[in-house]
Amino acid sequence: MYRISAFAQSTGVTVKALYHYERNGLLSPRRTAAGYRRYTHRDLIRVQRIIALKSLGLSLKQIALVQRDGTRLPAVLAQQRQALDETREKIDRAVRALDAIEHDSHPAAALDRFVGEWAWARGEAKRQAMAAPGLRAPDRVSASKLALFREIKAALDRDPAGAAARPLLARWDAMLDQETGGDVDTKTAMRKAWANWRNWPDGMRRYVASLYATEPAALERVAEFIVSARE
Amino acid sequence: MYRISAFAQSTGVTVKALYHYERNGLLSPRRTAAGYRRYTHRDLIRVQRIIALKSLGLSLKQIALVQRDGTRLPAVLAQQRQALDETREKIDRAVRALDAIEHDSHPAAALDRFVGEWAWARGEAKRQAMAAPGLRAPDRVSASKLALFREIKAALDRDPAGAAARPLLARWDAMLDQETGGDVDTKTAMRKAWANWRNWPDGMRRYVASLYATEPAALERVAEFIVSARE
DNA sequence: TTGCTCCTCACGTCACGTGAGGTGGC
DNA sequence: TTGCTCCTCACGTCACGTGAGGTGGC
Repeated sequence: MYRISAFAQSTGVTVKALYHYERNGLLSPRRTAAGYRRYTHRDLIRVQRIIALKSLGLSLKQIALVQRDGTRLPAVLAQQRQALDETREKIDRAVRALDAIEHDSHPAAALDRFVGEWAWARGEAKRQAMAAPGLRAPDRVSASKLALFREIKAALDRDPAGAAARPLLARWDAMLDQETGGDVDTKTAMRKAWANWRNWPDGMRRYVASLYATEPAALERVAEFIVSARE
Repeated sequence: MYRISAFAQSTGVTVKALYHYERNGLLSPRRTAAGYRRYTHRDLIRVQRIIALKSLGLSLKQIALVQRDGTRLPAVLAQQRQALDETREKIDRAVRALDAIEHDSHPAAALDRFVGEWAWARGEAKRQAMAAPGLRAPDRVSASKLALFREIKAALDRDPAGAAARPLLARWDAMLDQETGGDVDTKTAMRKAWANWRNWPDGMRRYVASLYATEPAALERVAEFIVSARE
């Protein structure tokens, strides 16, 4: 039984953070008759988990979710894995740009060039996005989805039985979730489309394969794995 | 001369963001007699700079600073470069941890190990930070506990099956009782900690081994014996 | 004149930090 | 009894987003 200051000390978090976690339902220490908080060993375990999950970049809301329902953990972690990949890409781009500017003989001019390039790239992206009233299919899936596809493919190449690829399915599902913005109908439709891949016309197989920058045979192996894993 | 909606459209930022930049002194478009904003080409250049600098991770405050005083640019960029390096390290650590958890045959157990390692690492950092005035963890257990540990270890060396060491367990338990001053919660916690020794982070194994003036391998043999004898 | 655009508050988000003003515990 | 700890508001941070309620422009 710790009082709040001692507990804060031993966990290394601030008293204010403890109040905050409690407000958000992550902790519920006992109270003395006078309303003073008393923390136990169980609270300590909880706080250590909170801190560790925070270090992975989870929000308090996500932490509360997995605390209430442990089965959500894999999906949440898979989703976080993706988010981190995207953040890392952004940071890498920024670091490369900063290096280029810093090492240029005319940093100010280099920055101006970067500003111009960036504006151009944003404009291009916008144009692509609305090339033909929003209804055109993209030429390629998103970079993160492409990367995940390749991971699954590589895992299947190593281990055709699928054991190595199986852990990646959660990320695939999380990707679907994110892509559809949580819209259930859209998600169901996409799943059905994949489940039906064996009936796709050849032209569609080639097209979808091109979206994933691969050949139809590889696409089919991955599709077969994903679909049969769900059956 | 653009009005705000057209300007927002052509720069790709929202109207609300334009208001926000203005409140923070980053933009100051002209106004019509009725108070309507009118944006010029100079504003467009400014906004492109703002967006590009934001993509490097600068805050609006930093952007305002370099806008007012261009000589600050190199220092701000250098500082940002450092901040990004640190952020990237954190992300890399998180990604590695997530991968390890995901690819483990027991993800839940892997997460528990990570939580333990993280708590341990934080504790170590704290200890290092205040390595000074008497607050450090002890370097050695009490002489009587050390002696008992050696007795158990010697008995196990003679008879790895544990028959010779078994009678010493009662003394080990009595020692625990005495150490915790009879506090039940603390005793339970200590027992659990030992029961969980297989999940201890490497750093903790080395540390505890040093408390008993032995090497990790010997500590593990004794711990294994104590725990399995209770199961 | 009718919509539509634009205006300015004001409050919400996220994970806390920073006081303020008051009360219990040793 | 005196400090010290703890309590609960309430507001600030950051970069906007989301309305609300009102007015100008075409």
